[in-house]
Amino acid sequence: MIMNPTISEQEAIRREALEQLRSLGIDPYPAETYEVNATAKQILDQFPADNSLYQDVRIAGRIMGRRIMGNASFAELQDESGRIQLYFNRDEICLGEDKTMYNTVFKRLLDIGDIIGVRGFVFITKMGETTIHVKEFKILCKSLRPLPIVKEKDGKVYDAFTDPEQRYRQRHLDLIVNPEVRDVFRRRAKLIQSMRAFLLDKDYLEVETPVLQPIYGGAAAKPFKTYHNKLDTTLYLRIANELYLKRLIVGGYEGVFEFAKDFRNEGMSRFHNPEFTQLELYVAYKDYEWIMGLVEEMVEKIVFDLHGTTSIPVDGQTISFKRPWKRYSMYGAIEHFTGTDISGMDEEGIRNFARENGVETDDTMGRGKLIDEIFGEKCEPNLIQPTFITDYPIEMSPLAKKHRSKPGLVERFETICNGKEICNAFSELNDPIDQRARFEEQLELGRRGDPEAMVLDEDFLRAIETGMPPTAGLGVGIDRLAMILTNKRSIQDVLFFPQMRPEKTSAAVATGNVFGQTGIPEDWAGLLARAGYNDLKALKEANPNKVFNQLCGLRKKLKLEIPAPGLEEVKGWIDQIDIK
RNA sequence: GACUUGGUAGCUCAGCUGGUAGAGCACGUCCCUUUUAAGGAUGGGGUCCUGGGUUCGAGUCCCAGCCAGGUCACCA
Repeated sequence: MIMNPTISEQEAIRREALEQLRSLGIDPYPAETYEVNATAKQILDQFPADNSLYQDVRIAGRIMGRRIMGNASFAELQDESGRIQLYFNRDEICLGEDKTMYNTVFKRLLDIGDIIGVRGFVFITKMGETTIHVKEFKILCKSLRPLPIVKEKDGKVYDAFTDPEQRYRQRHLDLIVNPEVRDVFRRRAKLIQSMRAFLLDKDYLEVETPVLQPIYGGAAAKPFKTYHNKLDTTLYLRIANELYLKRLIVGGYEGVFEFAKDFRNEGMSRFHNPEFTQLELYVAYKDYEWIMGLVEEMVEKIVFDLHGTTSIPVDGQTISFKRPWKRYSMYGAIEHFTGTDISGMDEEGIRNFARENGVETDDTMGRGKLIDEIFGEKCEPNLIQPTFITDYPIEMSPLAKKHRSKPGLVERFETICNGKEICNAFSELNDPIDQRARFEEQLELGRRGDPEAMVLDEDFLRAIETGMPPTAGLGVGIDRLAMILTNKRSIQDVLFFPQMRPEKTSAAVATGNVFGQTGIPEDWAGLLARAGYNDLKALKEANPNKVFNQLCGLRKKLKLEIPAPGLEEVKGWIDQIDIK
């Protein structure tokens, strides 16, 4: 019998079990601490070597599988460290005549997905598997929803839970049944820890700066817009934190960094999530040459910390992070991959070159943007091994210092790896007059229609006018780096909760009581929700003939005993609905 | 945004030229004291993504939409 039309039979059975547990005096959600003295992994690692260990072990976790055979049973318990087998014997779980704890509680009221604590001793079965012989168990949490069942034998996985939509929307399930996913995020965490340790070791200060910014800046991107009621002003979610960190350098700190969530209101793809994490680092009295050395050293160390080697497999290729990395100037890279030196061409010349090479252009693009398009199209995808691209055109780098010797260029580099940008750095522009002029050029680009041109930040200029020491700045795309270091092809696989379109709200939100005051019989009120009418308004606007047909259809489908309503009766219900 | 593939039971998936919705696992019941992706027997479980259309009849064909994946575009 279906008690509630919106839950499945299996869920109904679990709710029934919940009530039965309570009626046996067992709290399915106990409050007190459950003391544990081992993990699955510790036992599996140490027990065969030393049989005296773990003779009074307490462990807790989720039941992932059960094999019940009469008076003896096996179950699989999963804790954070892994899985271990449990052995239950009826007469040891239940010492006296009352066999309820085994026959009823364990065999009938427990399910895959429930969380229990067990106490017992470790032994090895005839089949040779290290197992906990359970003397007592305690229910710590009853699970009301069935879990995807994934089975595995000799490395072969059966019924794998692989649908990306379900994995991302219900990440908890993904983490429970796909242990390698838990490892990916451990490695991501280790990457950040390793990077932080490296930077702290150099005595740089880890700081926090505003996410809500009155003027967005520090990058070329479209922002998310929000609104502060009390201030009656528009605020933007940051697209970068660069301009704030530089103010801290002005203030006298000589090395500051932040692991920053940034937000960009742009398209989504396997390389782009609307919110993403960047490390930004600023060090006074240094230049971009120096930062290149730091990036090589830092990334090489991180890769080694995670993998114990500097060469790792990525997308079917091997990438080596061993220093030194290859370096090209931007013009050099374009010449290398297209055979043409475009460094001397003017805007029109470059535009023509781009067209001839099949690179899309439009009239809002200035010289710098054109060069960047050519690079992105012709060079970037070919750069698999970590490579520094240096000396960018001035037009596309309004926050970078003019090159010390090459006119028209700035002291900037990006690190490209596996065909994607992972770092961006420059000798920071600290000439306030030049900085103001660059912002004004950006305003001009904006007037030409570039939606990503930067806006002029008067507060930032005021700080720079106070005087910022020569400074090197660096941004590292943490998600992109995590993809490479975990060998994942999409950013969604290195973010716990990637952005998804909202799921359509289902009829599940409605229950019979929505229609409780309307005189509609309770039996039918529940079915109205199932027919897709979630509120009185929806029902009021519906065609009574259609509602009538739907109810009769459901009655037949669900084999309900109640008599079918008449058409006039259904019309009556709808007529008397009064929407205020 | 364009193209393309998909959406069927809790999960993984079949379902032919349109004709009573299927399998394995999971779940229920019964039997079974050491099993290991799978013990035996048996039973229940469906808004075939949504809404229209064609048809005597639509999971299947047509149209529109929603959600997801892939490729491309966008993303300095």
